[in-house]
Amino acid sequence: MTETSFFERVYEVVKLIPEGRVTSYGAIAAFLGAKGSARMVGWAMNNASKMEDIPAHRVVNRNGLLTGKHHFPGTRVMQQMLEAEGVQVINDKIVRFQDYFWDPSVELQ
DNA sequence: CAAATGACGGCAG
DNA sequence: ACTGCCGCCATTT
Repeated sequence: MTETSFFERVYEVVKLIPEGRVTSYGAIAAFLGAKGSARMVGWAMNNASKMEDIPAHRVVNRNGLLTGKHHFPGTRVMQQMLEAEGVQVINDKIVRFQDYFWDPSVELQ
């Protein structure tokens, strides 16, 4: 299993997401250089789902919607985790998403 | 090599 | 504002 690829790169970025912050698949993809491969980021997260060190709950789509919550053990786990970090979530959507948005290409530079 | 999949993104209606 | 379709890139079958 040579998963040593783009996924590993995604893990690094996701693990660097500060607590109480969120980012989008496209932002991560763009930071990795694969701008447009947002789907790949999601795929990476699918693999990362079995990783404990990957706060996938901090990664949402560009709408700030918890699209990936369906992949969690419980559909409410993701929301509870975010709320526990100070991110308010209503109707599976992050409140003030853009305010919590953490852009790796900007924060990490 | 070709087709299908995927936790997306952008644009058109 | 909401819904639907196409496009992108990488991985899998």
